[in-house]
Amino acid sequence: MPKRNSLDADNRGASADVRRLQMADIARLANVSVATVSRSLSGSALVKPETAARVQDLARSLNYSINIGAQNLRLGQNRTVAVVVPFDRQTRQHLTDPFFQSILASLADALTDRGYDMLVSRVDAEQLDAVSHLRQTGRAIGTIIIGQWRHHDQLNELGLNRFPLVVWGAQLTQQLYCTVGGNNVRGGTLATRHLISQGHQRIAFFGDTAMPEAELRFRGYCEALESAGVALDPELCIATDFTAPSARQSTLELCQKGIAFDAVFAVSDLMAMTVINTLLEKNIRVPDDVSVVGYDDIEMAQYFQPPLTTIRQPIDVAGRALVDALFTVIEGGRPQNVLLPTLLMERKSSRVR
Amino acid sequence: MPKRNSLDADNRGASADVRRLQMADIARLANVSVATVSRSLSGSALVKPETAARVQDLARSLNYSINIGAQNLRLGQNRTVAVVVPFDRQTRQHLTDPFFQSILASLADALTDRGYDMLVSRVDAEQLDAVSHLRQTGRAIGTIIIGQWRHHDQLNELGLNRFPLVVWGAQLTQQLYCTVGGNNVRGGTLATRHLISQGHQRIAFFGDTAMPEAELRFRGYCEALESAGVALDPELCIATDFTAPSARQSTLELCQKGIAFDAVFAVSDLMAMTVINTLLEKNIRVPDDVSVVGYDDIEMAQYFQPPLTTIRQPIDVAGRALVDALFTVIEGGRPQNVLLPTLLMERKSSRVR
DNA sequence: AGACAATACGCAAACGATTGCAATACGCTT
DNA sequence: AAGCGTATTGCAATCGTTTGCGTATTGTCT
Repeated sequence: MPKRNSLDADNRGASADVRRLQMADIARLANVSVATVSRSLSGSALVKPETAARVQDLARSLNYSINIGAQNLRLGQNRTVAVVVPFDRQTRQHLTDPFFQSILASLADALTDRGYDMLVSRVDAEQLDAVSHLRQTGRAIGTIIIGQWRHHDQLNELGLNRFPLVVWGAQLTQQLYCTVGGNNVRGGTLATRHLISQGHQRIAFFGDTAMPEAELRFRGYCEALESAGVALDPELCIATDFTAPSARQSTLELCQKGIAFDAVFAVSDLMAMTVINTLLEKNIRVPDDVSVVGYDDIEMAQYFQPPLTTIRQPIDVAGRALVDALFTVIEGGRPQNVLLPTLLMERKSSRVR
Repeated sequence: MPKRNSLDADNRGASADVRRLQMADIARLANVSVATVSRSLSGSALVKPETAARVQDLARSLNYSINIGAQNLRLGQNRTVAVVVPFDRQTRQHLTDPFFQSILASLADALTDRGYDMLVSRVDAEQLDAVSHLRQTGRAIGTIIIGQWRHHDQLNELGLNRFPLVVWGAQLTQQLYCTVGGNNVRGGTLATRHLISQGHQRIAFFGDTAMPEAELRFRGYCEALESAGVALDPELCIATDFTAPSARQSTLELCQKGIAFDAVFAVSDLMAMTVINTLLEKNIRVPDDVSVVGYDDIEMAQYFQPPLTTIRQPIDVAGRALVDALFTVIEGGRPQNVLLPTLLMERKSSRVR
């Protein structure tokens, strides 16, 4: 038996940091048992009010707080939620997109309000199933993943194993996990229809359709074109990942090839802004020469020059919705997907042709 | 004695989620004791290699992972670091500033690399000392706070109590805690000197000097003015908090009062961008009519129109530096403040008068 | 073959809390 | 004063690990 108790107290007393208080200390000082301390602090009716008050005062004055780890172990509970922002090794996109960063902030607020802690974890986007570790080790009670990336399949597998999980992303068919997200098809339609209504005919689409969200937005784009009787030109559909350098590169290529276009619909605001700036380098002005519509409505969008016409995803609501959904799942409820309102913010980066 | 063991196993087996595996299960299946399982999994030399291999295989095939909480309790260890982003009730600035968000991302990377978890916590900026809870409850081994806000005093008190803490912020005198940050005085000087060298004489300063970092930048601003023999005009020193609406408001007021100015130095990029856009509303163009210099060099700065001249704080390095410093403190080392390189990024929002 | 060292393994006590049940103290009735 | 019910309190088991020490088991040497 490791006889550390007294020894260690002395050792640590001599060393730098003070030994942390525990219930036994409070109990000794208050002349009661540990059980009574525990009950007093948890407000049990089993302990005489005066005793409880005495213990509480003592604990407060000694600045004591219970050891969450021990409490969790005993109670088998856990008030931590893991939030995973996958990072893409290929594009090296980690937390760089402002939209992700904002969602993170929104989640922090929502979880704090519920009295839960938020554990932020980085996971390789190619191995999303690695998140199961977070719960298996008892670190978190559930997980929120930002984005589906290329691995709908892995997520489905997690869902199949009743792993408590909610994903920010697109609503797909054959989906065994719960998603919260905007209506991406509708977003794509809104953006495209808006551009068409302004008289644009050659609308370029910028986005990586390997990502579910971008793909649905693309579908909305196609539908809008079709219902307006505008032909879909594959040359105007540019595969570009979510990073700024990539958007810049694609814009330059588009210009270079001499393909005519009078508008751009980009699947993120970061991309849209980059497109606008890159066009400007080529002396193509927005919205005078080309209209541009973005996606997300990040905070910067309204401050950008020109203020960005974009599809708004309600970030502030998103955090709360994700958290609500997660707790429903945890409590054994059926994963009910959430589609957040998606609407067009008409600003200055698009105008009538 | 609560006789839960067998009962619970049955109950949970019947209910939705599967009972989590634990060492006892592995032990039973491998026909060894729990002790041997523990030793096998931790790679102890005390167990026969073949036995260890058998246990490891079994654990792997059953997808078992140890319960971190229990392990931490027994070992008295902890691999979680708390990161606190204070929110200001007055200005409602929470995670809204892109700079903070980026630092968070940088920290996530640095901590992940070290094999530590990151717990993100919101704390009222008026009660920074509330962070002591995070360690007292054993939730985290140490804390990183983003920004000093108005409470140098509270932080000092924490430092005094040897609370493991590192703060992103300004280096102050009489400081009992460790800070990592840019050289704010130098940053202020660089920005101002740059503007002066371009022939500007009436340089407005935008920032809330109640915040230590902004105050030091202001000091740099004053020094630069003085050494260039330019008079300091109090009317050009605008007290503005870090939010965009506030910057906008201040800009409008400045214009309205009819105070002449030919340049602006704002203590954050978000503010600088807002100033630029607000000026544009008033038909004042940047850099043609007024030059503007920001601070931080957030990612967006280079994509902004015009690309922002700003003082760069190396965010990517910041995370690593903060984490390194924290571990030094935790290991009992002396808090050694870190001053990160601070340099001028000359872009297009400023030009020769 | 017996003595002894080295090698594997298991027992049981921690880590710091919670809680069912037993034990004690107290107040009341008869 | 004895008996009984109720309000407080304490004992000890428990959550899932780790680990000091005791105990087989095996191998080596004389």
